Amino acid sequence: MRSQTELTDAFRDAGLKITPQRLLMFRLLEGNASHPTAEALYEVARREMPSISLRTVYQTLNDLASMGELLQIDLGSGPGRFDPNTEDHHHFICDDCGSIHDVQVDTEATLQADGLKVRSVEVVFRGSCATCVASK
Amino acid sequence: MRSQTELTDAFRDAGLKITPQRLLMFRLLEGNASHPTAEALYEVARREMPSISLRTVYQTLNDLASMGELLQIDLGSGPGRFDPNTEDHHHFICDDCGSIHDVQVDTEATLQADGLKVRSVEVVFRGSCATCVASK
DNA sequence: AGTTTTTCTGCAAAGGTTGTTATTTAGCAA
DNA sequence: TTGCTAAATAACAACCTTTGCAGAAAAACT
Repeated sequence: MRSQTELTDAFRDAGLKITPQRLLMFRLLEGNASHPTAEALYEVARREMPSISLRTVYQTLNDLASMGELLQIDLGSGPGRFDPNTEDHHHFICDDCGSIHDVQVDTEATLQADGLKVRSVEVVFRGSCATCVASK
Repeated sequence: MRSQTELTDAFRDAGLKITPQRLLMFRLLEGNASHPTAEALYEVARREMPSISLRTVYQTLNDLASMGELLQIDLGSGPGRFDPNTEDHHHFICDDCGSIHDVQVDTEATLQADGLKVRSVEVVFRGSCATCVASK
C-alpha cells in the first residue's frame, strides 16, 4: 500500500472523495503488519471516530483492494484479513492461534529460522481459464 | 479419496454406520473432478434420494474431510469446494467463471499448455508458529 | 425381534459480508 | 461564501453459508 498522501491523490484521480473516514482508514492501515480483520479495524477506528460504521470500513477496504493497494487474505474459515503489504510475499497461518506471519520468498531457510513448523502448503493460482480467455 | 468399498470399511472401523445417505455421497464423490460445493452435491443427491437433507451432505463431507479422504478448498468468497483428489496438486481458479482446474506440480509448462493465464499466485503455509510449538 | 447408539431431518441460529435508503458531505462553480 | 450536485455515510435489513439442536428414524448387535 502506498503512503497516505499518495492514496489521497489516487482516490482523487479516481473521482473518489477524500473523507475523514477514508483518511482514518489510510492511517490505520499504513505499515500495519497485523493482518487485521474488518472488525478489528472497526474497533480501533471507533476509538477515534465513534460514529464510523462497520459498513464504511468494509467499503473502504474493498475500494483499496480493488485499486490493488491492499491484499485480502482468505483463510478457509473466519473473517477475511487485509494486508497493506502488496509486495511479493507469502503467509504462514498458525492453526493453533490463528496468527498470520509474513513469509519472504526465500522460504525454506527463513521458515526454519523463524521456528515455524509447516504441515501443509497450498498454492492457489488465479487468472483466466482458456475458455474465458477465448471469449474476450 | 479411496474407493467406496474401502471407505465403507474405514467408516465401520471408525465406529461409524453405513447408511444409504453415506453410500450415495461416496458414489457421487468417487472420481468427481468438478470440485463441487456442498449445495451442488445436495442437488445431485436429491435426484436419487429426495429426502436427503443439506445438513447430512455437510455432515458427510466434514466426516470425510476429517478422515483425510477429501480436501476442502477455501476460496475467498462463496461456498467451500470439495476435492476427492487428495494427491499432491494445486488449483487454478478462473476469476471469470469460478471454475477450478487441477494443476499438476510441473506447473509452468502445464499451465501454458492448458491455455491458463495466471495473474496471481498465492501460497499459504499452515502449521504451528514458534510460540505454539513452544507451549506444547 | 429388541435394544442401544448413531444418524437423519427439519429448523433455528450464527457469523461475516453486502444491499438499500435516507441523510450528510466533499468538491466545485458562481 | 454560498449553493449545487454527485458521492459517501450510517443505520438497518437481508443474504449466504455453515453449524447447533431436538426429536424421529434406522443401523448394528444381541
